[in-house]
Amino acid sequence: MRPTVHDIAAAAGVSLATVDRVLNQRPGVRHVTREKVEKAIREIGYVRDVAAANLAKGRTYSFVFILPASDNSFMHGLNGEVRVAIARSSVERTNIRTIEVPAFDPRALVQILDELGDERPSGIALVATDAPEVRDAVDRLVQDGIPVVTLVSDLTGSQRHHYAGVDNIAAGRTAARLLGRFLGGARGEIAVLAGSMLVRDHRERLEGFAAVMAAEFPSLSILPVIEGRDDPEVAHMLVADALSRKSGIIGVYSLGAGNRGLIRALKEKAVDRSLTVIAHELTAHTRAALLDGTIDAILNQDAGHEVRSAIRVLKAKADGLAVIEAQERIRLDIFLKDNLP
Amino acid sequence: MRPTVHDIAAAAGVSLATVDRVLNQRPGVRHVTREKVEKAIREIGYVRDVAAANLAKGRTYSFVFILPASDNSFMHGLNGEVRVAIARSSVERTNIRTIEVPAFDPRALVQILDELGDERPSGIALVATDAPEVRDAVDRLVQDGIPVVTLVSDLTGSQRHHYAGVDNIAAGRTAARLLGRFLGGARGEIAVLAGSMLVRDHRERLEGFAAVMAAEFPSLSILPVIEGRDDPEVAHMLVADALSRKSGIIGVYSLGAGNRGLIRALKEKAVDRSLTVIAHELTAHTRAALLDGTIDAILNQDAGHEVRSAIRVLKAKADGLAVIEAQERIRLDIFLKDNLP
DNA sequence: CCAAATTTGATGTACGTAAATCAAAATCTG
DNA sequence: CAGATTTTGATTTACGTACATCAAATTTGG
Repeated sequence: MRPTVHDIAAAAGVSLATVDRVLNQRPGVRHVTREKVEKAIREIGYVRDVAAANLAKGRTYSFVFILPASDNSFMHGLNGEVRVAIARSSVERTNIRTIEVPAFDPRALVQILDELGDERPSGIALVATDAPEVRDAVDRLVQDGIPVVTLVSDLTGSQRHHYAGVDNIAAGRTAARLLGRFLGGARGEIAVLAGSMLVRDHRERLEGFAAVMAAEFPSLSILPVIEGRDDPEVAHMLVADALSRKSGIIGVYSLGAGNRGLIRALKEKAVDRSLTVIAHELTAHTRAALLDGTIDAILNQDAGHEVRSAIRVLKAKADGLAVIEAQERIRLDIFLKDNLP
Repeated sequence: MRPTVHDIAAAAGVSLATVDRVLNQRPGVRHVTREKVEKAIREIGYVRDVAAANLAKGRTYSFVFILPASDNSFMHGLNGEVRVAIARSSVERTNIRTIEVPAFDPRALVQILDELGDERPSGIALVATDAPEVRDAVDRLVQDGIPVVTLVSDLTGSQRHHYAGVDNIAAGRTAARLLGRFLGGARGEIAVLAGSMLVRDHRERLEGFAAVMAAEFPSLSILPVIEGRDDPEVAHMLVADALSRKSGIIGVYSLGAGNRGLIRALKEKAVDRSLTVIAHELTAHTRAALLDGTIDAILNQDAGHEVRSAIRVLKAKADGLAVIEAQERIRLDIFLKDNLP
């Protein structure tokens, strides 16, 4: 049987009330007594029954998800997953709400974060814009004792408790190796389509991609990055243009969102050429393109996993519990046409 | 605020005792009254507070994991993950125990299952040996109302509630495409190393592999399957022999466990040749081989995820709750040297 | 050493559900 | 319609923890 507060009291030779004072850091306990109780807790291996505690407290966790107001497929999906979590939230004693902030706008983000500092929710998850003032705002929250996790995009050097997202450098490296191996030693040029180099995940993916390309596939040269702003129209125009001008292109790496334009350009311009294409984010469009052979591989992060992981971690932090690291690691999914979910 | 049993009572105009009788399917409630209560439950959207219920019941889930007594790295890892879960089990109100059965021995497995039928644990997870008598034994348990999930290896046509493992046909197909693309149109022979064709996962992987190879990479021919019995020594001997005899081998697919022998053979015999190698299961050995270039890609199923998923599903089934399908899908991990965890 | 302050104990209620008991009411049987 | 039977209500205790209150014991300061 699992030890209870009564067992602590008996073991430490004190009353239940004193145990309670120690457990919940209430005042009015002499130092020696406190230590006696803490020793007993350690010795009998007591672990608070979180379910019973939450029941007694009538606690509901209030979590806030701060998401950028960009309307690409991935962010839509992420938004949807948060809504799914909200639908389930009454059952899980959580109260989740979302706040939309303009994308790539550090000041707006900082303002929201500062406001939340007063409100003191049980936890905050945010898609971080990587800027020093955002880092400072997050650090203030953490210092205030509010659990904070970054979602999808991390925050350099901040004290956030956890990052629920993939390793984007590794993602870029993986894309490079897949592309390089698929091209099997051929010589040619690689077009890279990004959303914006101002976004940290995109920068990191490119960094990893370029590193492996340079080191291991010297016969392939990377063309200057095309910034499509995650906008299908812009991407379509720029990619179509590049394909017309450069006949040496034999591969494409699309590391951002807004692949709809890319796919359209590929279908128009590359029917005659055999391009090898690696793209990020599994959506209805990229899935179809993978199946019909326009895209050769898709790298993906599972938004549902990221959201659920963020919630689990926030809960654990709010309860002062440890997280299972291996469980919370967000994996990079590699999809070929054969292993689509 | 979330509705409680009191709210049901008020809404249905009955007493708490009657609500309890309906909720916990106790006898002594007239049909019309029962329906009245059930209607109220639906209308106010009541969901039982599982935490409070378990607290009141003093319930601990007793789960049994039936694992084969084979000593390859993967099964070791699986065993370890179950032990990790056991270590955490007191905190989660679960009582998990493992039973080892001889591998590939349907009768032994059936005997254990029948014994468990009398004992009536809260749930059973088993690495299934795919045989009709095992299926029948599982179906008996399911009919008896005991939650059953298959782990790693599924059971054809059975009524098990869930399968916590990867889609092995898709895994084989993925391996074929990776190998085919990595070889980039070259012509040659592919050696396939399996554990035993008596194991369902191995058969399925081969099936998927052969299908894609035949359909999409006709320049590659698959040699007769080498059965290494998941034993490093046997595998080493057989692979070394094959490599000596067949000079046309340009690729290897190792779909079973026991890769230690394979790797040794590759290092001895293939220093001069450039083989493309795809293997299953990430272990210390395969990881090292991937990093030093002996292996080109590793397909993996995360044993920790499988075990945790099995437990979550068993719990949900024991409580009569729905599972989050997307969360419980076990993904096929593809590791290149760049995205190792 | 006494009064004041601090520490500790004893006790009760609450959270939402399960489970049991006993009495009261409704329904059925002959 | 009486009596047996079934159904329903009312009430209590319990699970493990949180939190509050009041009294008792202990320590501290002057």
